[in-house]
Amino acid sequence: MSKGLVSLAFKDASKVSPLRRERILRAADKLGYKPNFLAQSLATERSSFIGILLSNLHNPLFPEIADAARVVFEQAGRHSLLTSATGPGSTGAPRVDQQLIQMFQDLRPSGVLVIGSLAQDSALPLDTPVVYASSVPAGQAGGSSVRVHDHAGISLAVDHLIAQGRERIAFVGGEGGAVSQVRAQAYRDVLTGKGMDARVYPADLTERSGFEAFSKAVADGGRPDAVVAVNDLVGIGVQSAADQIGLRVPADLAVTGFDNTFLAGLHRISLTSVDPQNARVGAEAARTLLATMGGDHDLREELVEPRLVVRGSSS
Amino acid sequence: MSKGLVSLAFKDASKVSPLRRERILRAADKLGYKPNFLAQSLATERSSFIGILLSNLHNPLFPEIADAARVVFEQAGRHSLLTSATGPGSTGAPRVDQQLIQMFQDLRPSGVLVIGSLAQDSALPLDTPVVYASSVPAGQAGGSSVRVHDHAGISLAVDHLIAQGRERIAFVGGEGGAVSQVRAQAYRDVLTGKGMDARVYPADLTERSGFEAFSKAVADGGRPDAVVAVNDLVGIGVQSAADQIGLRVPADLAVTGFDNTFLAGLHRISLTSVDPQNARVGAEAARTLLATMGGDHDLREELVEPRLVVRGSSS
DNA sequence: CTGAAAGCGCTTACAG
DNA sequence: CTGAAAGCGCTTACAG
Repeated sequence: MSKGLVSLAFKDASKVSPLRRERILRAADKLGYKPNFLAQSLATERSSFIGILLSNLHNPLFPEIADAARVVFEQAGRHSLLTSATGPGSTGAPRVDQQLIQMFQDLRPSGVLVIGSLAQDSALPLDTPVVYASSVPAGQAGGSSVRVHDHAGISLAVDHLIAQGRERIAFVGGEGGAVSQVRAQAYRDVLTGKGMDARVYPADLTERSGFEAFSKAVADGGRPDAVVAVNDLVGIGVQSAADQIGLRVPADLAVTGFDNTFLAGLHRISLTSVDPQNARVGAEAARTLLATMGGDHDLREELVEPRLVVRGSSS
Repeated sequence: MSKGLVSLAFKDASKVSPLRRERILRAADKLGYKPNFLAQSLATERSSFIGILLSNLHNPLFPEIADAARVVFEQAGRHSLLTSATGPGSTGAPRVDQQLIQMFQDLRPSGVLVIGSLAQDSALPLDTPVVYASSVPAGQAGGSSVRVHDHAGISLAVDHLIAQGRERIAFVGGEGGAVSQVRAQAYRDVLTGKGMDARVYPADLTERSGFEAFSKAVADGGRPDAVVAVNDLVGIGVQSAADQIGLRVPADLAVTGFDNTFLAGLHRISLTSVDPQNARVGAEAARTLLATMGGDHDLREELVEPRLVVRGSSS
């Protein structure tokens, strides 16, 4: 049979008689033939897979989102290739591996889902549909985004702490990426709106940073009775620092995290956390990307309503 | 300038005069030209990057190994592309996404580093050098492996527990992969060797499984005074179950984990853990892969000596 | 050094 | 349906 026919049998069933198609596929199976992905991409200018770019591998939040997204892609009959955008040695604020991005681009995915904040300077392929999940798209980058409503999440945490009778509610975070900044600002807005004093102790998104920031805060005379942490890891760091200083959680200090990763649910940690509904963010981002790939070029910004999961660290 | 020359300028500096090479590279930079990765792979039958296949994204152990390996690759001037071998929906025992493996194969990496245990049935490219890190290579697969000396690690844990005066040392684990089985067997050998009773409570590699296995063990009348857990996640699950039952850790129950992930070091967790020296495993595996790619076809099995990191869960 | 040529493994018209 | 042809963006000899 002709080379062309075989190719058609694999791609476009409608152009090949069912009989032939059946025979071709069976023969291919027997011979172990599969169309070469590389050659296919090169010939079509655009390959059929969807690229998933994780901000980094060290935050348990991202795989949760990725898994939800991949399920949607799979249901739509799309394969996805996931990789981490950050190279080795980079902890904390993700530094993008440009070589890897280039390679990823050359693979010509039909769409790219970015999960988590990348560094500002990272050049993403402009000719490919991009959707940002759980991250704020950088200025020039034209892509829709799906993420939790950070302001609403911070509000939930603060309202909860106030309901618990807390009066000196500090924030730990603000560095290490756009999301961190947004949450710090939301905290300031919420507290100012209530006529309360806002107090931000700078930290990035790591446990260590949370530990150090809170230790230093107390050493410098800070006496918060509650901390809203920028994420779970930082919240855990704050908890640990409190333990070490001798502050009882939650009696002396209430702590809330953000992301509701599995860490927050560990019995020993039991960290109250804002649940960004990762599964929903991932699935919604995937659907948005599929729509964009389908020709819908409206730039959307979907903010998923968070929920608060109350645990032992705050009540 | 000729197409051929440009190609040479990028690949093989020695065949192009320094002057021309310099000019070509500068011009390429100005025009934003980069050799297309896809076309390059297709033309050379073998592309220059190294593939890294993570067993899954839900175990913090693997990124630690991967980071160490990537540093070595980078120092050797090799790019690496990392991805997860498991598709969505698969938790616990990893189920390999064969489509993805196929795609990965088509990319024709010059070598593949597998990190963590893949399911037995996963077909890896046989014509590519493969090294297994932190996993036991499947029967037919011809590849070197670098992993922790599990028997030595279990010994360290058991000896430590005995030194603490423990007498009824149980093991939680044994399911969910080859490594788990190996550790369970090592436990049996060590205890039998000392004339002690071995008692294995089956669990896979997740926290939930550890929690359930230990809860059930106690409900069924088990009264261990120490648990050697197959990994940190399971150890944390056992700790949580003990907390919930009302057993004090470490007074009533000592617990050890395995892998020494960052989880074990969290202040609130403080889990004694066998440190497999992930950075060393990753770096050594990377070096072994580079050697294999360089033509050294001896099948090696390197077992890295573990260390025990003692924390609050056992003393 | 140049220029033309063949090939990597496909896809995509196109004449028969 | 077949067969031949061109092209995707490179690499790799090879004659000049």
